[in-house]
Amino acid sequence: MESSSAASGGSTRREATRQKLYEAAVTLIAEQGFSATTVDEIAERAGVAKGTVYYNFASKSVLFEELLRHGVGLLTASLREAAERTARDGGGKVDALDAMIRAGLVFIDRYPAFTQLYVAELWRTNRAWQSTLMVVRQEAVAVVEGVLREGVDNGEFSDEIDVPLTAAALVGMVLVAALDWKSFQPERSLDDVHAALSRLLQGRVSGSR
Amino acid sequence: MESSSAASGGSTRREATRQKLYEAAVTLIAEQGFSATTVDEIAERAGVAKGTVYYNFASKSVLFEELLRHGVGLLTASLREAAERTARDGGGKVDALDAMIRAGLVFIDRYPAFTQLYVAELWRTNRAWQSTLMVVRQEAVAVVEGVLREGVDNGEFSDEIDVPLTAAALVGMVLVAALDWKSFQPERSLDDVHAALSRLLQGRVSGSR
DNA sequence: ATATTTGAACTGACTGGTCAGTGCAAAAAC
DNA sequence: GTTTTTGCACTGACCAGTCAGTTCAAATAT
Repeated sequence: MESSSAASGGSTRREATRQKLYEAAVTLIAEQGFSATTVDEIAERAGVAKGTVYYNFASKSVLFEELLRHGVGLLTASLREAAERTARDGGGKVDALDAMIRAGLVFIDRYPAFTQLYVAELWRTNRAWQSTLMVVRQEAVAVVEGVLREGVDNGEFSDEIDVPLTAAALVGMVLVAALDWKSFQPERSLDDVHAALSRLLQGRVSGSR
Repeated sequence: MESSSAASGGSTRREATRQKLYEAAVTLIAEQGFSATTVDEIAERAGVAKGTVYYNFASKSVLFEELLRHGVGLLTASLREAAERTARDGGGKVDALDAMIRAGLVFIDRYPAFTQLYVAELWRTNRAWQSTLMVVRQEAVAVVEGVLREGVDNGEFSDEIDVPLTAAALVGMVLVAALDWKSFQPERSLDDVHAALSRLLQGRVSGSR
């Protein structure tokens, strides 16, 4: 009966095949897009029969939607954890932002395919899972907005900043820089990329030397 | 006899239908993605028979590739123009960057569908038009890189900045902020969005008041 | 002027193939 | 003995690309 035996989502056999299907689907869809990816391909890459896909998920779209929720859950948890860790260590909001940039980079480093797929689908309209995406997007951006707002409240950030827009711009900065890193100069280190973005964030761009 | 009467590429009938097909394809593909968009749909929206699509373009993919080239051509021209204008007016490289941000926003404001589609396809791998995308991406980013490099050379920017990465991050910042603006708070003015991004660029985020 | 020809541009029915989703009996796992 | 997975044949919808035929404006002939 749906088990969920101990804590959350771990150890049933069913959960294991679902995981395999997520992993197969995420890379294929990132490479080719949702419509160009066939259920047969997903099943094959997961090493599973086609029937199993439909035993575990109601449809191709549902598989994809649950995949999205799954991935964004991981991301937001990681961002939140980074922000809280700096707070515990007595860092300011700038440090929190910086830690979140790093957490974002680490996430993209580990799950590049998911990130790719997320970006590709985020601004589409007229799609079945549009509402899922909206929810899931807001979850992630809200974490950044929260830190910005707290920073404005305690005087660390200018009260003239536009919180939602700045949050979106920051997310975009990290997202695009990281995807470029992975796609076009994958030999660079994470620290390197992080340093460049930190500099940009802290306005240490103008001024020579 | 082949006409092309006066100068180049403007007023033939063929050019007009191609334009109609571009316009139809760009919105449909932005909404649904390339694979989910059918040639019949494109033809119908353009008010043209399906055969006409194939009379004008070798295939669905070729139509898409030419559409990409067409759009990115407009964007780079606009960015270059903005940079040159500030140079003529005696502005520094920071002004050039700021003008390019505005030019980017104006472009996205005018062609949101194209931008959407460009972002969605840019980081895909294993696709037929992969090489076209690489070329076309480099064209756009190169304009920003050029300004950054000139700024480093003449001492306006720190020589510690990482030119390609910073360029990518800036492009990402504008892209994502603008798409968010169009998708989630379309009532805001361009000036408003521009001001927020300017502030972020110039590091006027930290420090209250 | 008027008739005729030419050919680029366009049309839309048709074809061959692909793919999401189904159904089910037998095997394996737990 | 119940849940999950397998393997595979099948269906019906959908879709990229083709092609024989039509349209019409401009060129040429009369």
